[in-house]
Amino acid sequence: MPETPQQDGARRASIGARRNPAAEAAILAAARDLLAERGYAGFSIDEVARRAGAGKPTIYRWWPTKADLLIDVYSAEKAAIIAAPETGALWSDILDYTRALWAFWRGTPSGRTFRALIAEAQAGEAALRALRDKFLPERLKDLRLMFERAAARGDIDAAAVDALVELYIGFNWVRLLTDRIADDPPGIEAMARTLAGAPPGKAQ
Amino acid sequence: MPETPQQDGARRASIGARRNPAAEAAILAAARDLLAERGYAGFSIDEVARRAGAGKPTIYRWWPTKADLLIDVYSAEKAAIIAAPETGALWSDILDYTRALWAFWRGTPSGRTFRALIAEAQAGEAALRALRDKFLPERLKDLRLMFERAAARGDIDAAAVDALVELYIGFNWVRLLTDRIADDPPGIEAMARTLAGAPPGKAQ
Amino acid sequence: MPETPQQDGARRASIGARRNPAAEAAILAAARDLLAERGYAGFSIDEVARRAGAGKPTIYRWWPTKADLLIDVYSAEKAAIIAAPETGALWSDILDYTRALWAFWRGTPSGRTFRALIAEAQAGEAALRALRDKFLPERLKDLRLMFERAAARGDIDAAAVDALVELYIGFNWVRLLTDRIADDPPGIEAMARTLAGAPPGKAQ
Amino acid sequence: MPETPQQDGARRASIGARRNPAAEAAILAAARDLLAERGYAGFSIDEVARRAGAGKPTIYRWWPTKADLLIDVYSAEKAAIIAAPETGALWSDILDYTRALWAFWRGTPSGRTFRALIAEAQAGEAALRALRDKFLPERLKDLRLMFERAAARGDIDAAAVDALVELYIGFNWVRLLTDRIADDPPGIEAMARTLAGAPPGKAQ
DNA sequence: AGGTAACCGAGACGGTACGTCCAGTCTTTAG
DNA sequence: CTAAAGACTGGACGTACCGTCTCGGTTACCT
Repeated sequence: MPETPQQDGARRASIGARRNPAAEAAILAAARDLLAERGYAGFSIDEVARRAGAGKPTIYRWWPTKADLLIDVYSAEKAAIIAAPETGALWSDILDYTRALWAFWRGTPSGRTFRALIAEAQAGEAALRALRDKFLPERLKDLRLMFERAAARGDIDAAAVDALVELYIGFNWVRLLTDRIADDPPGIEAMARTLAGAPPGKAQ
Repeated sequence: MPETPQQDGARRASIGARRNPAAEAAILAAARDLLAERGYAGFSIDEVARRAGAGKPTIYRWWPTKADLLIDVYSAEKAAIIAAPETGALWSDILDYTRALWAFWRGTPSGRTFRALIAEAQAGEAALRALRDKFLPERLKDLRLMFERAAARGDIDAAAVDALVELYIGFNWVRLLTDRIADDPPGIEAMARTLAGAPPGKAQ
Repeated sequence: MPETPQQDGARRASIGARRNPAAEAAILAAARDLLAERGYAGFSIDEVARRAGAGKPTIYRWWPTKADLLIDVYSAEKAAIIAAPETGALWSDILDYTRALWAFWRGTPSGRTFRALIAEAQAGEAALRALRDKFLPERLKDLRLMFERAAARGDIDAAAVDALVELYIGFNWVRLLTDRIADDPPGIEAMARTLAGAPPGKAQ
Repeated sequence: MPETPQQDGARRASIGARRNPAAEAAILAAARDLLAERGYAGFSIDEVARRAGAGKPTIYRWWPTKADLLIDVYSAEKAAIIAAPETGALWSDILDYTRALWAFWRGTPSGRTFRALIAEAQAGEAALRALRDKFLPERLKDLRLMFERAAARGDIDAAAVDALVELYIGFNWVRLLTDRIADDPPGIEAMARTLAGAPPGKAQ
């Protein structure tokens, strides 16, 4: 993955009085790779600038806080993410979604990126606001769909949807933040059945 | 709370070839107060040393990583924490426990401390291990009690206990990490009833 | 003095394929005011451009180095400067000239400007050349007049004129560069009499 | 000259809660060499730190401003400087002293250093104060000796000493600041005779 | 009883990163 | 061709912390 697209020896100059997409791409790529290689501990604006062949002011101009940069890195990757699946049963929807999400977190720099974003939010107000007011609601909306569909089918109580979504998100956060998102079918399935109210032994 | 017990003008010398409890207390108190005042962002070993009137090596001697210090700060406060309540019904047990936990997080430096610990775990392997292998299991064991009691009563399926605990922990983490632990009876109650499998309208 | 003539809200566009006098005036005025307000330390092309409502390239086009700009700023003000006086005696000529020069340096941004120019000459070859080969000879020529007149009168040895001029310039530079050009009649008079070879007690 | 005494591969650690002479020496040497090589334009704290193998805070700890560092660099070299000579006549004293001074300025990094110090004084109050209140008086005292001796001999008027010293210093400054301190016997001699009041043709 | 080992505060050390400012160059858009 | 605008890389600024080290001093333990 680490294949930052720049450093062709030539210097990347301005393209006039507007944002240079090449610079933006180089910075995002450098940030992504750096996160992938060294995690949050090694993630510094200095190093991103160095790798991207960019000036620090260029970074600060477009991403005033680290959180802004992290969000963009995460979003750029999220394109690949799975839409809520539709297996017919909530518990297996959850199972599929979770495995896909964890695979995404493991297989791309995204897991590291999201962990970094949460960490950053514990230190800075800006990151916290971004996480709470922008990131989380978006994800919530996304997930609610899955649960509302189940409610429409009568699988779960419609009044419980909000709580279920938040519980589900929490489960994923704890796993990610404690670095336990290796593929874990038994753990995930138990969680999925519990959330869906499906008896544990009951086959799909 | 900020009443760091030191700075009497006199220098706190060694008491021989063993740990000086006064130094330890001063450092923990300084760390606690600093966290309370400035949060994770302002939490530095330099500042703790300054406030405690301690030398940095003294801190590093006993707490090699920030995480070690954070854990001790958190543990020192945890004395006050509530044992799992016993109301007779799981959903109200959860409700009580959660409100007590959040009050504890809000009313002491503990919330800040725990947030700091989680953030630290995203940057350092040591903190991660401490959080995952020492802190979390301990908490898990603590909480499992509450759910196992409910399973014994037949309120929930015994096979779901582990998942329920992890879901519940996740809910609390998300709330804490996004700074949404203000007293929130509706949100907590919905979560508690959902987890306990109790119909939303059902009175206590 | 700070009354930079621009910033009328309107944008100052090009006036075709030739230098825009309005832009030039605005830049010189901005440079002068900036020097007056913040001295050499605060004198940056960025800030001049900002104040003048000009683009940096516009400045660099016409004044390739800071020294060029400083020289123009100084020259623009120098119009007001006193021609060599004619009191009949060298020592009082010097006295008058010096007091006029220092008053000029104190009362306009010129003192700051000239100090900036000398400082700039210590860092850049261009400024050095400008100072040494353009500025200094011009001033020398100006001053030599005063001393040559005295030599013609027989007050001083004609062969000493060059040395006297350079000594006199040096005196002024040291005073300016160490910020000691407050009105100083005794100091100036002693210097003037010494240079002119006039006995100190001798009245005019 | 550039033979900075460090970089033996080993890291230069602290030697306890006190200033490390090795670090001080390395920093002064690096500063001196940098000045010699690149002059004031290339003189940055960053580069000094790099060359000295020192941390920037170590430099700022002991030399809060650039001027402080420049003064120390100049002073360290000044050991070699010539005491006021005693040839029996003022004009030849001046001649000797000047040639020795200029040779010193040319032959060591001192010329560059002093130019840098003067430049710095145009930008910062600290440097100005150091130059005006510490450096200049010291030099003045040094030089007054030479002129007072001449006054005692009756060569010059005792009342003119102060002015003569300041004129003489000014002459040297102008020459240094305009980079004209190449050996210049005619120019120096004319100045010396003029200051000393000796007829130009008179042999030694 | 004396020597020594480990502790204590203090603070300097080499470093890395921070976020900002400025230098000088470039390109676009408009006149 | 000119001007304005503002982006671009690059590098220096001065500060905050990091984790390590050495000092000088104190006290308890073990010969």
